[in-house]
Amino acid sequence: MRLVIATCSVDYSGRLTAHLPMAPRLLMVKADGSVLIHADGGSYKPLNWMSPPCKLTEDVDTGVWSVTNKAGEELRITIDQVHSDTAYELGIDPGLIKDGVEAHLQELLAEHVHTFGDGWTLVRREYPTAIGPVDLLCRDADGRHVAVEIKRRGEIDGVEQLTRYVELLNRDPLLAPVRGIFAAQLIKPQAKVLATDRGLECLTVDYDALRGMESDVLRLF
Amino acid sequence: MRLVIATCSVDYSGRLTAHLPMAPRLLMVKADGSVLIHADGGSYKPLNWMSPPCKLTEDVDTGVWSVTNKAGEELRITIDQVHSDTAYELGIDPGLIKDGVEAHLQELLAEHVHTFGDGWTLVRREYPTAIGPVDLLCRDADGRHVAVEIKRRGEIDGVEQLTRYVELLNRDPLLAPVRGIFAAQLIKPQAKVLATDRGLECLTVDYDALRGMESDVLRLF
DNA sequence: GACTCGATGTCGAGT
DNA sequence: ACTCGACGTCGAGTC
Repeated sequence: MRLVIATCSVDYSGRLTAHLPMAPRLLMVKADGSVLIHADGGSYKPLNWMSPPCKLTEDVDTGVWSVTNKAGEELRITIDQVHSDTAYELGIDPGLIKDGVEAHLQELLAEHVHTFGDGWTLVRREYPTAIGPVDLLCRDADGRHVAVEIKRRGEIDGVEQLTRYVELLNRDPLLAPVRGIFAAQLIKPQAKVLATDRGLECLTVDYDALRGMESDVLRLF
Repeated sequence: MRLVIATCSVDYSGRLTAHLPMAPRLLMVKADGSVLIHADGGSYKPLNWMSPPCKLTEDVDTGVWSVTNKAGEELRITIDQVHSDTAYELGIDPGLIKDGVEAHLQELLAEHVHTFGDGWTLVRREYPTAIGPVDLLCRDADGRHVAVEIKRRGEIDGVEQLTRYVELLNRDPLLAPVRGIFAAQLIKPQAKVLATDRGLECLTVDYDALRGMESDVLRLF
């Protein structure tokens, strides 16, 4: 990884046209050839960049860097002054290990389906339908089928999704009548209103408690 | 901006839980307090990060950095070895100037609506409907209303959107019958097929030429 | 402040 | 290679 602190201006032409006026910035050149231009603020997103695979050519005389890719996009960096130019060998990163995502929530709820209520059983995870798989298909104590849609954060689009599933499943005489449960770590007020309006039930899931396999992890609204 | 090359491991807990094993990486601390952890590859997105506003506290004895924000999220960086630690004053960046985005396309087409055809007039930009604003509402030479949906890149979801608008507008006896035009710099084949199937027209817009105010900027399919 | 929508989105999985 | 969907989406504009 090469780190250059330089006063530069930048022009990007590709999917759009963009320009950065002359100012001091950090230029990061990664081992895969990608280039990132960062300012001292903003967010994790660079001011501008070129994603790999791409090629950097440097004109030492004019101080112009040209980064191009196969699609014909170009990032042109005009350097007025170099304040620092260093390079480091970092090696390949072992990579990020994620946890607490929707898949894990689904796994936990599938394992502890009885926590939805006494006498509940799991029919199957990822129950297939014509418009996509339902996260969980269960049966309640009365033997009624229940479609469960699981999200980390419950928003309107998730309710729409569940609505479509329940509607579809209810057309199947072997399944109907089908209840719908919208389960999420956090359910936004709007989503809750819409779900209730659609005759669906909402469930707030306590992820940490569920991991601890407590029986009172779920609060039904 | 402070740049630290260090062998470190990272733990994030917040909206999800994530872990990075011990490895050499770049730690970028920006003036607004945000912290980015970059590897020597991947993309412009850091391996992990904390967005501003946040606070960095550094325990010199244990070599542990803790970055926290108001929402209770924490980024914990355990440093095994520091290879380099430098800081630079970059100042506030003048910021990116974008061009060629959808808003600009809409502006240009609204200005040069006569280029759709002789005798065309603009009713209004962002014509409001119950399901959202139509980009342009025009009238053709025959006085028929035309709904125009503008995208940089024309894909299927844009066609769906236009379909809904045209359907809705056609319910209004004061407007019906309404034509629909799908205008984009690049229209994907699938989108073109779907649009044609729906009775909509497709239009490829030459952005550079339109900026040059040529009269033959549009090619109607 | 909350909500909506676009993005050079990015990223990953499936086909 | 392409499509589809989720994202710690981010960020800008609006209400």
